[in-house]
Amino acid sequence: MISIDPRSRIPIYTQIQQSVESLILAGIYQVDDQLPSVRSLAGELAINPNTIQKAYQSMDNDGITYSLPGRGSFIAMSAESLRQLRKPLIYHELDTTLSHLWKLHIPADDVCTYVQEHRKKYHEQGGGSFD
Amino acid sequence: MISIDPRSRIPIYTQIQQSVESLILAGIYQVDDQLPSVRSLAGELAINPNTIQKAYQSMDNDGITYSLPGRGSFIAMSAESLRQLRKPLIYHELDTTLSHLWKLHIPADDVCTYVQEHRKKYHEQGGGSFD
Amino acid sequence: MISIDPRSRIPIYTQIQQSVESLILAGIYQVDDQLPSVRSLAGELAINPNTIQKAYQSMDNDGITYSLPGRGSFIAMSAESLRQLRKPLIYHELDTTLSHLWKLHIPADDVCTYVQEHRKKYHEQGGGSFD
Amino acid sequence: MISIDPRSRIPIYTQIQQSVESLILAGIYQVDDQLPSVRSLAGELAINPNTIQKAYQSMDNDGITYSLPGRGSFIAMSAESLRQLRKPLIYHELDTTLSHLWKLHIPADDVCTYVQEHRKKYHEQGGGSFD
DNA sequence: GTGGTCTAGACCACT
DNA sequence: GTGGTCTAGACCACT
Repeated sequence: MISIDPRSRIPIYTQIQQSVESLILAGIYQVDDQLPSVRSLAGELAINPNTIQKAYQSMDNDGITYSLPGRGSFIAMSAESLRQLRKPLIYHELDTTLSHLWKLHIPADDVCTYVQEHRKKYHEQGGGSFD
Repeated sequence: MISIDPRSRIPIYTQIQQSVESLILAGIYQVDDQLPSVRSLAGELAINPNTIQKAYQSMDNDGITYSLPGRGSFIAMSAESLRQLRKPLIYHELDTTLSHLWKLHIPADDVCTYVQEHRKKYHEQGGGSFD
Repeated sequence: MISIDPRSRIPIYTQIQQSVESLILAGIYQVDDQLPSVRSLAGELAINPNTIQKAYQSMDNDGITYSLPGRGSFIAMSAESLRQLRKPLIYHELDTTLSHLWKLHIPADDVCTYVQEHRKKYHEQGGGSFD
Repeated sequence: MISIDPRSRIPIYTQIQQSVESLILAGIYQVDDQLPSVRSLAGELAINPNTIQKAYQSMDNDGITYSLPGRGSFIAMSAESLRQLRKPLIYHELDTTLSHLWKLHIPADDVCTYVQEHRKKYHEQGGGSFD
């Protein structure tokens, strides 16, 4: 279920983390669920085990997963906890984006309309299927 | 007037470009205005002239500036043209940000409210002073 | 009575050894008392028999238990002997911890006060119930 | 000034982090001071650049350092901030150590005496020379 | 020159 | 089998 796009300029280990986070937010991964082993996922995605290792350790650091040597890697955080963890970061991202919009003199009302339409399309395209 | 933050993770040549674009959008730089010379700006910002050179070449490539060998670099684009050039990019950035928000189950109405308040604060804090 | 925490980063065989040692120090296990069989404990804790085997062998090596092939494993050491065996190790641990405290400029008097209060709480919470 | 002990069982990248933290706490490294480059330190300590990279990234993650690609790695945290960051961890370590001591029936007064003497020796041996 | 990513492959302790 | 550490070496963007 974890997938990557080898063409993307986003580092592979980051893509893996994003993929796992999405699966947690979607309710597919639950607390204490076991992740694929470093080696099996490396084989599946056809990338080097070190890259998987780096991704798993990054998530361990963020408290999203925990790894027990000799036993495996597991989900540590619920969807709700992950939401609370990521909220400040995404609002900071929104701040940056809005500043760029204001600089281009785009009216706040236009942005609001765009936001509402974007939400509709996202919902229709199944992005909201786990709501 | 061109300024950079040496601590930022954004490449310095990108910061220079962003700074020049801001000055155009703010109406401070106008078409055919001359930019500081590579050497003088390098001295002023205490960075390598090669970095300035790279920033100016990047803007030349984007059609934002033009350089006349032996004479200097000049603004090529009006604020309005620059706005039209940057609009698609900023909307793409907005798309990415909104997708992140929907993934965290943040309601579109909350986002709209946040957008309106952000716009108010930005206007009050002088961000809108060049409108 | 032997218990482990499957989420802990401490190796399971080490946890088993620590658990047995605690039971000896608490006076629950006495010299020549029989330990649960490898298979029964493996079943009880839902872990691999090899892990139990490794824990028992480690304790045999330390002289804490002895194993009679075909008959089982038994306690070899009294609480008092175990105390004497472990004292140098725990003082070495204390040395390490104190060095860390001094590096952070924490005053020795603060540490002493903390030690006395920790001892009180430990006693009240039943940690000292086997004294 | 950064040094490691290749014989220690502590991972090299952890030793590097501990070494840098010590230098900050000792007042030798100050905010915005530049660390040796990944390659130069790797050459100096005769270890692989990847190991240095891992150490620096770990410190970046903890907010102790910051790295600017193409420019270098720098100290991000003052001695005082680092002290506040590490205090909870060292007190947790102390809790564990004290629990071990109580289990061995070592009196709190003995521990206090030991603490005071340890502090004296540490001070005399120059560990406290930066106080 | 600088840090960042990735591959290939070895070896370790633990299960 | 599992994750964790480390080496050796390549290539990238940025300075």
